[in-house]
Amino acid sequence: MHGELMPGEHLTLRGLAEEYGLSMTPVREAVRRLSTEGALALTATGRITTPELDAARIEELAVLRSLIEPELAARALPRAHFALIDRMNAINSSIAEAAVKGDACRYIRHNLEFHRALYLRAQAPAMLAVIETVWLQLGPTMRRLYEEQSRQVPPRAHRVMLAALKAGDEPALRLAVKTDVTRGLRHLLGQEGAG
Amino acid sequence: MHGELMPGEHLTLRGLAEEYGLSMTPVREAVRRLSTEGALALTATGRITTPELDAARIEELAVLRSLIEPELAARALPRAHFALIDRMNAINSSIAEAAVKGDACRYIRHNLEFHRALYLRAQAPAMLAVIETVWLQLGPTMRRLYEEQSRQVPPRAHRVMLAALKAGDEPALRLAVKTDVTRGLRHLLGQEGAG
DNA sequence: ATGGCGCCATTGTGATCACAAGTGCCGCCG
DNA sequence: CGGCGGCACTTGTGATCACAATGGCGCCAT
Repeated sequence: MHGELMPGEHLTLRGLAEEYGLSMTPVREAVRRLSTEGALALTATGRITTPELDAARIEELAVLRSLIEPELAARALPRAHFALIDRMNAINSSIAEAAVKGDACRYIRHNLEFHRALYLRAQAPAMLAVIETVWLQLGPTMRRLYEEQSRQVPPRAHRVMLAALKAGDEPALRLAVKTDVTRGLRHLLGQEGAG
Repeated sequence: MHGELMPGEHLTLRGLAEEYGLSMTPVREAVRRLSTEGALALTATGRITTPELDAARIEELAVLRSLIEPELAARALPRAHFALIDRMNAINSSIAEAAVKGDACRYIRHNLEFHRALYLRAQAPAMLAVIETVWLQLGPTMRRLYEEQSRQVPPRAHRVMLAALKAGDEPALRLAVKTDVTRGLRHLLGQEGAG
């Protein structure tokens, strides 16, 4: 899952097959699928590795998030009732828990769950599918981002998102989502000024 | 390729294997891959069909295009030199040719080639990959859209795009791309007012 | 000692096979 | 004559096998 593999590792079909107690065939299909989604990469010779993303690629993916996620949030807004906000609050607490424990994997997972909980309400499966593949590609990077920042609290943009949701304020929500999604990228991307 | 299959058709692994002179294994992988990209759909029991898109899904995909493609165009703009514009003009002629011949398949293909030629200049492979999967999913719909409109000329938005490119006018380019991408959707989506 | 060459193990690809689940059809019974 | 049950065929899944290419390792020559 998200954040469990470090970039640059290299895997083998037979190894994965044994690890999961399967034959090569299903493993191959899974690997090919993941590689089309960008979660894995196949070298020209067919070796399987976790892709090493360069800064340009990361910036692109972040821009994709900043383009699509505010739209998803805006579409979810009219359908967001109290139960959803409660649930997002709960997830936010889980994020805080993972943060103080320094559990990168859970932190990342809960973070995405926070966003997904909202976007599920958008009734936009195609957009959700696209953004999930973007998340998948960002997985290793998010882990590194987390480790370099070693946060102790949930992102403050999350609280802003929740406030905008309660207020039914679409522009504020769009902005908060975009802020959250872009958070930390200046740090990770260095000086190159990410669009 | 794009626009060759009508929605609702159903395919078999063995049929495709024979058709392409391959074994089932590579065909299976290709089908699985295409299904994760949304170009094909697997029923719960595993049957392979070309997905029947409802209006909501089409609207989502169109919005994805309208979010991402202007960004790609804007990124390509500073790098668009005369050779590119010439090439796009040539492709536009091919579109016109296919239009008068009523060749839906070539029309669609050249249309996408027109966009791709521009976006390739954006140096944004991740975004390009995402938009290509969106195109793939829209394939069958684009064909139906073409057949219902039976155009005789290339979209006028294409000319506006070329003009904006020559002028180096980013806002105009973004708008032209968005217009082109949204073209015809009101017609296809009926009265529901596509965002 | 080190760099280049060649061999061997590793690894992905494609093919074929056995199996299980599903579908559609045909016949039987009401 | 129509509805229902069972059977055969179709079809996807998973496993195993043969092969080709690649990468790594050791050996030899300089």
